[in-house]
Amino acid sequence: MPKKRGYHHGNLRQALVEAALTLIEAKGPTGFTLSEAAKLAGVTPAAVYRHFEGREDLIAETARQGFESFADLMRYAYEKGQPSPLAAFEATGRAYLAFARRYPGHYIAMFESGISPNRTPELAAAATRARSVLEQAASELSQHIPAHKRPPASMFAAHIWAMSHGVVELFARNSAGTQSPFSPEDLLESGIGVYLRGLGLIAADKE
Amino acid sequence: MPKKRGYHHGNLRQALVEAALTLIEAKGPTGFTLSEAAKLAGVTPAAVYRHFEGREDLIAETARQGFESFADLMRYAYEKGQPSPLAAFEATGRAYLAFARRYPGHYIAMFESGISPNRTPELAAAATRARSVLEQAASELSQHIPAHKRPPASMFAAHIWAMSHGVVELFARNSAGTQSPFSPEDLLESGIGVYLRGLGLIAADKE
DNA sequence: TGTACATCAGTGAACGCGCGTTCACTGATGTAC
DNA sequence: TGTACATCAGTGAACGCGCGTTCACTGATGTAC
Repeated sequence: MPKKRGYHHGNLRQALVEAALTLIEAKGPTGFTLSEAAKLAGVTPAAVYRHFEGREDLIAETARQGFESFADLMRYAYEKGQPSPLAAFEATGRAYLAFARRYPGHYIAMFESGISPNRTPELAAAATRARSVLEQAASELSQHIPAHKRPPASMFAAHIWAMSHGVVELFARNSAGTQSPFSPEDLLESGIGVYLRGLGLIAADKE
Repeated sequence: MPKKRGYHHGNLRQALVEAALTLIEAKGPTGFTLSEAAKLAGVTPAAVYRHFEGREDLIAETARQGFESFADLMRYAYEKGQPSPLAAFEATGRAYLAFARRYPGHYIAMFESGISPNRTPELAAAATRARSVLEQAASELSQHIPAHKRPPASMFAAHIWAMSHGVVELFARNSAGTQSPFSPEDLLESGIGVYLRGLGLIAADKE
């Protein structure tokens, strides 16, 4: 049941976040303006200041919510892949790309809007939580690597994060113009596959 | 010997590109304005229109020059690594990161400014040339992979490009706030190492 | 149930600003004779 | 070498615009009595 809409909006704060997402998706982080977000939410620009300190603060909140969903999604995938550390890890990687695809506005706010994850404690905490899911998955999986050739789990996680992010930025945005004969999903899946083989976590003669 | 500076600038076109680079490095792609670039070059904003169609066109030219240097640098590294395909490939990967580090303004204009590589034919050609260096290095190296487990060279190149780009974006910009105990160079070098091992191009029991 | 009142989420007008872009112009440069 | 002239890279004033932000205000909501 929708809130009554009159002089008072009802849930303007969240409506502004959603307007921001719509605009960021449509026009990129540069194209987003506070005034336009207010208009899209059916409200005067000045009303925004009842809920946010300003433009940057609104973007930061959008990014924060993004990191929360991101962490949730990856954790869910991770748990679904249990008890196999390998399956859990691979599911987490796929969740990365799935998130970027399904919530492009959030992804842009998080990684391309230019706001630092350290801008507010809440934002930093959400970002850390998301990263820790991937690191945990990497850490558990790395227990299966012979100790003498095992890289630090955080390095392992950083490699996967980097490849995932690179695939998203270069191949999952048609705007980038960098098209490829392969889908981002295939690229990431195969890239991670080769990488895990390099760590001895998948049999080299598989297939 | 410097050109005389008077009513006529001498080489305003290039001076504007360099001003753009300075501003982009300092303030990000968003912070760049045509007016400020003109001021930095010691000229009225209107003068810019003698050399460029407008703001976007100036950024596009900056990106184009970036792709040219990028291609040159990677090709030089590639040739220096010859005749070993492995050495050539690894040198090319290192050149990627070296470029991003040494020419951050160019890198940002190329990948983060939001202008499409297909904006002008010249820009597209420069971008393609840069990519083809990496693809050539990947292609030659992939000849050494047993045919039945050899991925397409362009996929191989895409993986490396993605990881390199991801490392740059996530770990080589202190602004991103995503710090890591490892240097970007170490991250990329080790990540590519694991990946090549996964392809059977480096002995698995090395070290 | 009805009234008085505090709260506070919204309005709407105004601001100063810097932006990208245009235009008629001016003055330096280079060339023809 | 000197003069007339075409070229064209710059000026500087002006424009309309939308931005983020501020402020005193207003009117809807919820609570106390």
